[in-house]
Amino acid sequence: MRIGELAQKSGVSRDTIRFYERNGLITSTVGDSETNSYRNYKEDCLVWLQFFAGAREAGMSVADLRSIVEATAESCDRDVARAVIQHKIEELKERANQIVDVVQFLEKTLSGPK
Amino acid sequence: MRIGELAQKSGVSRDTIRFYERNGLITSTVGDSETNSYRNYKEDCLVWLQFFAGAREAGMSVADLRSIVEATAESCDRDVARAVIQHKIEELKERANQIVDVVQFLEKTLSGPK
DNA sequence: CTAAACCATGAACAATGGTCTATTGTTTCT
DNA sequence: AGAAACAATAGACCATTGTTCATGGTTTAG
Repeated sequence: MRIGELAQKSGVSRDTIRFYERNGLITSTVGDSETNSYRNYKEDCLVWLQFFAGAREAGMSVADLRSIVEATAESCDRDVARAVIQHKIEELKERANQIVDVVQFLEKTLSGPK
Repeated sequence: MRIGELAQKSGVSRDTIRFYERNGLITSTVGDSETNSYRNYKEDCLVWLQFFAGAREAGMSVADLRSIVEATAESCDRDVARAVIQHKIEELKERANQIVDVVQFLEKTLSGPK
């Protein structure tokens, strides 16, 4: 599929998709047309992009995402991938705890000072 | 207390403290010394800074923090403050859910593709 | 056919959140 | 007294995460 369709389906803008691609989060191939150089995106780009959107909101950096993408690449050692992802999961869980703390502080602030 | 002590106690660097101050997250007064213009920070700056550190990690922006600080200011309407903070709490909880989703995706990735 | 919509590429621009440097003055330790 | 540590201020600098722009070509709908 082409970038426009991908953008529309994923809810990620063309520009951001290109940005992600420049940063190695997704890849595309140049189509086989003789007349244009439009790029072609596979289905799994869509899956990734949807994941990226949530992951960015959850606070993961582009670099984090790249490391996950790279880890899950075909070429990569399954155990390495497992370790990388497990590590990210731990980080995220810690972040979730952090949020709980912050919420508690805020709720205390609400009820606290008079 | 002076900025160095505050930095050391809060774990937030001097530069960052000054940055936060420039951005209205904390305030200080110029001490009453005749010879210097060292700034003076009160105890509650320390409390705030500790909160800021956690809140930033949890994904709140400096602007978010400022709105909370402003809302809790003496001058401010209690109900407005309540609303602002309640709103931030909702946002944080949603972020926490987002994290859960991302973790699920990652765990699925771990067990999923062989 | 032709205007509107789409695409590629590269570079510039922007906001956020700091961090570092330069300069100058103050305090404190020995 | 003199060195080391601390402080204030202003401005430069940096990475991250996009967005916008300029340019030029392609496709598609009417």
